Amino acid sequence: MSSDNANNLEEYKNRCNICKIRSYSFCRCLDDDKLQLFSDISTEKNYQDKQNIFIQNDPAKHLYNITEGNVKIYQLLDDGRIQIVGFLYPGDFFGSYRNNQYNYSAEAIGNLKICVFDQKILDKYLDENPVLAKELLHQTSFELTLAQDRITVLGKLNAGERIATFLLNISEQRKRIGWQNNPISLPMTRQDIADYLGLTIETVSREFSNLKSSNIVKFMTSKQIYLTNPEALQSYIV
Amino acid sequence: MSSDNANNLEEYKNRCNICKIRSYSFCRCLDDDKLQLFSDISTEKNYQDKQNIFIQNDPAKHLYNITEGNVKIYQLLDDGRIQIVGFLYPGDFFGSYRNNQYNYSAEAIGNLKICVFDQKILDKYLDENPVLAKELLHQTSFELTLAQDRITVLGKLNAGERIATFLLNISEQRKRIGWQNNPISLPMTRQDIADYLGLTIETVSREFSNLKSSNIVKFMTSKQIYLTNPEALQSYIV
DNA sequence: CGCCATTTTGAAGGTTTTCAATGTCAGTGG
DNA sequence: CCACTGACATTGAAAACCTTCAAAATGGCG
Repeated sequence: MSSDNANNLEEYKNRCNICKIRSYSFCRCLDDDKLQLFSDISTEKNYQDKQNIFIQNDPAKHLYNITEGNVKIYQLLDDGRIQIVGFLYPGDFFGSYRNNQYNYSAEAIGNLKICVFDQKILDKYLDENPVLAKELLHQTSFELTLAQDRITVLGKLNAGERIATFLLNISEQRKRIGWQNNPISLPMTRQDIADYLGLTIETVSREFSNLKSSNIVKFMTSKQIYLTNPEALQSYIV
Repeated sequence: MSSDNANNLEEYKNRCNICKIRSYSFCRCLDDDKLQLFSDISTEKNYQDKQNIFIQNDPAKHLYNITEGNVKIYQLLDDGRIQIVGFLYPGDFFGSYRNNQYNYSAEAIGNLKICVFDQKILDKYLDENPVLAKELLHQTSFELTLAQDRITVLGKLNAGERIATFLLNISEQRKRIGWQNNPISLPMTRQDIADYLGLTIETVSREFSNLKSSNIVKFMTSKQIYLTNPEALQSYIV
């Protein structure tokens, strides 16, 4: 083995300790000695834009944690309609399943780096580390509250309100993981935003145009957007 | 203390052992000796129709488990719009919160019996019983997949499809807890169904009328409904 | 039986979708 | 260097679906 390979291996084994998103991720509850063991039960994997991580109804063998990049999780209907269930960011945990089948498909948006856990091994690990089980429970509970909020967004808000909520949520999310929250970047396409908000791409585009002409947002590029008047966005949501 | 009171107390202390919904509830993972201790950290409470259990944004001090009856959990917007996040059934666990505040309001539908847990005490109990923490994690994960499905319903399905999904889901839910799944009862009002599905009461009523005239469902009473042709319902959802 | 709440039905109106065309931008090749 | 291409985004007009407003019907309960 070359010294270069040895260095890489060393670095790989140490990756949890130097992980940038650890403090926003469920593994934050582990102290340093447990962390070493923990890194042994996961593997790091890279994906490229539009690559699938898994498909809805696949047997659910793994669980995932994002270390770099973004993921969209979505459900497909038989006739081709698509609903994006969520956009995921660094620190987010995904792979939820029902009856041992994934409940959605997952796809990389741009370059992606994730930690992969074997479901059975992680499950065994949880038995020995109730702290981690509790942390995962809290994280999942948190996800559940976000999903519930989205139910209200899709059930009751009109197009303008949905867009306003969407922009503010992204801003909040970035603040939560310590990134600048204005301007914000929209890594997903307009179609993705539409499929996320239960709207068509045309409606999304029109609403963005409205916000632009009301000087509430300003587009640096079509994916880089400055919230000129966040208060006005807030007031959209009643 | 009268012997009657003593008997009641005895019965009360033993209630987990004779609980009818234990096998569908998160406490199913405890064996008999642990169950005794477990019943000590919960209290049983009764509610009547339309009584609030808690209100959204209240400090989240308790967690709840339904033993008898139904609950609706809902979010209110400032302008009075309401979205029902979920209808809950015996065995369901609720009280999810974010930043120590309940994420929704909870209200009894009809007579209700629930187990109440102090959040801190339960949390301590989880440390000592990782099995229970894992069971709660699984239950919460399961809830999350249901919420995700609902996101797709509200984001992509039209009125007829939403109603069909709703009826089939109730039927499934009843099967899951071992009840007859046809005919099914709808304990909630039409308005509740509308607020659950992101529709108006008029649209719900019209869709029910359509199903009725297509001989797909038959109303014994307005809240007791027989699925004459479940396959036709299924085909609505594509 | 009659009252009141709930549900159903009808007609008009509005928001979002659909269909179609135009505009923008990054990458490619002449 | 710039025209060309194709993907993505924006804009316009017509249509569809659901809502809103209004009225009638049903049904539980005193």
